[in-house]
Amino acid sequence: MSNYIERVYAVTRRIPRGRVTTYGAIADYLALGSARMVGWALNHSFGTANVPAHRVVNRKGELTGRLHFSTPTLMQQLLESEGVPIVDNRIVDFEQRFWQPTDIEEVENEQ
DNA sequence: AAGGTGACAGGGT
DNA sequence: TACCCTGCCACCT
Repeated sequence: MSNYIERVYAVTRRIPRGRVTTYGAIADYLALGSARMVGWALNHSFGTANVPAHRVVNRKGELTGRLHFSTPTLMQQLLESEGVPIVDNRIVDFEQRFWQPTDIEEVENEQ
């Protein structure tokens, strides 16, 4: 497994429950690759590691990765179970839910 | 080996 | 607001 993929996973695992970030924000934080590569890396996360990939959306707050989950609605269900409301595949109040990798949380969140 | 394909993003219209 | 175009870069034909 490439080091790049591991680093994407590491950042994704730090996203707190109930918060989300974007492909571009992760790419910027790592200062490596592009947003497309982050999506590519997360695509390989399925069944590979304990990565809350459902907390990563595109810059508009849309659940563009939903079709890569085991069911088309799983990504939305996981987010809603964390208290993140979604309408039309889009996160409500996305700006408020947005989390930047540079915002270091005191409490580490598993999964 | 060259071209197509993405879980994308930013700027222009 | 929403669509379109371009840059992006590793992988797969």
